[in-house]
Order: sequence, then C-alpha cells, then structure tokens
Amino acid sequence: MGNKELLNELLIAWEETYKKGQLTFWIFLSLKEGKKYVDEIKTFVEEESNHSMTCESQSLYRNLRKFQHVGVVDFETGEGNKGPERKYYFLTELGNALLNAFIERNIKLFYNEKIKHLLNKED
Amino acid sequence: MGNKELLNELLIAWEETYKKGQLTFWIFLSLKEGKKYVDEIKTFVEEESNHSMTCESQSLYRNLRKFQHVGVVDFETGEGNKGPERKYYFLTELGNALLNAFIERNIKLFYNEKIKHLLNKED
DNA sequence: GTAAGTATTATACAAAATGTATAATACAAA
DNA sequence: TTTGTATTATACATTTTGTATAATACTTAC
Repeated sequence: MGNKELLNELLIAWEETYKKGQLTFWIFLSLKEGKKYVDEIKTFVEEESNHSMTCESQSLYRNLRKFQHVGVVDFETGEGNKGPERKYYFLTELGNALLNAFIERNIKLFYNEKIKHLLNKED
Repeated sequence: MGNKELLNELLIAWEETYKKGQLTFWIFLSLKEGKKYVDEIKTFVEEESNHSMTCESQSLYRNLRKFQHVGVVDFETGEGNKGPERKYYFLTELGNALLNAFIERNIKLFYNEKIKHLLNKED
C-alpha cells in the first residue's frame, strides 16, 4: 500500500471517530438556518459539511426525539408531497441559547489567532 | 431548576459527548506546535481549548501508542527533571500529511462564509 | 536506606453515540 | 394493489473516553 492510500485509509478511520459527537452540532446548525424535516436536515448536514459528515435518518430521528423531550427542539406538522405528514423541527428559545453557548465555547476557538496560525502552519 | 441551570446542564452533557472523537485532533495539533511529552500535551489541549476539552493522561498514553503503531507519530527520549526518561512525541511526515488532510476537510469548514454567517446569526 | 514524586505501561469495566439490520405503521399517488 | 414517502421502535456491534487499580522505574530529599 502506497503512502497515499495509507493516508486516505487513516483519514477515513479518523473521520469515522470524529463524526461521533458532531452530529448534534450539525442538527442544531441546520435548524438554526430554518425549520426542516428529517430529510432536509440530512441534506443540510451532508452538503454543508462537504460530505465530511454523513448520517443515517435513523440517527436523526433518535436525536430529534431526544431533543424534543428535553425541550430544545419542537416541531409542527406539514404535509408531505407523497405520503404522511412531515414533522418540521425548529429550535426552541432554550435550544437557541444552548447552541449559542456551545458555539461560543467550542467553535469560536477556530477563530482564535494562535489556533488559526497552527492550522495554517506549513510543515 | 431555572432556565440558566438547565442550559448549563445541557451544555455540559453536550460537551461530554462532543469531546469524544475530538481528542485525536487536539493531540495532533499540540504536536504540530512542537515535540511534547504527555504532560505537555495535556496542558496544551486543556489550555488552548479554553478548557472546553479536558483529557486524562491515560487516554493520551493509549492514543500515542496507537498513533506510533500506525506510524503517524514517533518519539525520542529525554530526561525527566525528577524521574525516569520522558518520551517526547512528534508527528512523522505521514502524521503531518494526515493532520493537514483532516484540517482541510473538517476544520476549514468554519471559515466557509455560509457556516460563518450561521454561527454568528443573531436569534 | 527509605519515602515521595514523576513517568510510563497495562488491564478491565461503565457509559455513550452512531451504524446497521429488521420490522412495523401510515398515507398518497399511479 | 403496488410503490414510494415518512416516522417509530428494538437490538446488537463497534468505538472512544473516563475511571479504577496496579505494576514498574527512576530521582531527589530526608
């Protein structure tokens, strides 16, 4: 196996691990953009992450029910185009505050000058 | 429980999950800055993440052995000030390439204009 | 010589998340 | 009736970190 193939294999393995725990963030971010039902959330997550994130609908359903249960997400029903009613999810006020707090502590880091310098460091 | 306490509880739970899978990135980033032994890596991870990341030395040892085994990290020994020799870890050429590839796909996202806009969106 | 502190390695179990498989229910349109 | 859309449910495998416990090894101070 060449170095290029090895690197790709290691990268894929890394990302597989990295993705666990990232899904919540991406769901919240997609709902911050606007009301969405499961398929739209899935599309948002995969496209806006340039497909570094993928997710199964099943995981989305699981998470959304959990989020609704704790009160950070709610939904309203809307008609599907060919099928039963869809649930359009949105962030509650609490959900919005939670996302903002999360971003502040965990994402804004990447705009920190020292981190930015390391990220772009040639080596 | 007030909304503020609830939010804080939810945030802590979220971060606990989020951290899993992030550690590899932080270890690599700390080694990109320069050779370090375990305690220095731990300090880097916790301080540069503004303590949104924490980690146990045990997890670092586990990861570093694994990384060395696959060839993305290596070490050279150096004297401890009061104890046995330390292992100073550094990224191999492959490790550097791997980190760069990871950053490109997973971190540079946050400099994307659409994502940046969502992150800063008032709501 | 002994005790305390530093540094690493090892094993084992709990907790938590996603992937995957499988199945059931429900509605609409061809 | 069949096909496609949409949701819910359960179960197991895999992986990672946290935590606990223990062993080994070297240095310095007492």
